Amino acid sequence: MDIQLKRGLLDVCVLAAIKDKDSYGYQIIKDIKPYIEMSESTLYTILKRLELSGMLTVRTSEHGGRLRKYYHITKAGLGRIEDFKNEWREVMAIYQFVNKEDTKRA
Amino acid sequence: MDIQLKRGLLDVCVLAAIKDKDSYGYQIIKDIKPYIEMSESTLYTILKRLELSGMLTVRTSEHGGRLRKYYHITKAGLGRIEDFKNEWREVMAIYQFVNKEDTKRA
DNA sequence: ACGTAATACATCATATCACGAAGTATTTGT
DNA sequence: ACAAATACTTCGTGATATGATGTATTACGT
Repeated sequence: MDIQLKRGLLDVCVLAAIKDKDSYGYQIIKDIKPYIEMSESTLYTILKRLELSGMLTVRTSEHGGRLRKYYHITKAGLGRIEDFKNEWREVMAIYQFVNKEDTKRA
Repeated sequence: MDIQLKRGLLDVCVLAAIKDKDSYGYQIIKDIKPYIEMSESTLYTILKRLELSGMLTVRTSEHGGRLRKYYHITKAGLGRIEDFKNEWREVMAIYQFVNKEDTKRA
């Protein structure tokens, strides 16, 4: 997928991935993979950013000798998802504009 | 609208604005305005980029003593719009993923 | 026993890009 | 005469996705 198009979807995708259940980096990538491909460096950058902006909180926990950081969505994070949904109306209007049939040219 | 979300739409919006009829900067901004707000510096940057990547061609013409640069879409530019339409299926899948109902949390 | 893949997270440098600010110049409206 | 609209240009800045690289441990096949 076009990288510019991804930009507006990545943050909200990550939030959606932890919306119903706390999750951790590696799992998030796997859950999102069917919809959008994301490298590890991208995800951890995004998670850091979302933490700094208060969209989620982090809790470290050990699992089979390995460190895991579980991410939990906040009210602000849920709000961010709602904002996204509300903006979708505008996005669809733009899509209609781009998608409208040619009248003068082939 | 969220700036990141705009990123994937701006280029293709500009191409759509000149798809049926050659147009020029100031006019493009006005035509797109109902759908997406764009500053002049943004538009002219985009037009330059689209020209360099062969999505459109430029023709300078005088109009009432003022210089005008008319932009004409190329086959590659039309192809870019088609690519965008084809990617929309993936975008909608992502939207569904984000939009799915909560099961466990309020 | 050994090597490879998978799990798990982190950091850095780079390239792309939207945008505000500021500038140049003409025409139109009041 | 002055402001607003028309029309295009350049520059600096901040945001951000990503590949490359690194560190460690566990799981699995042979």
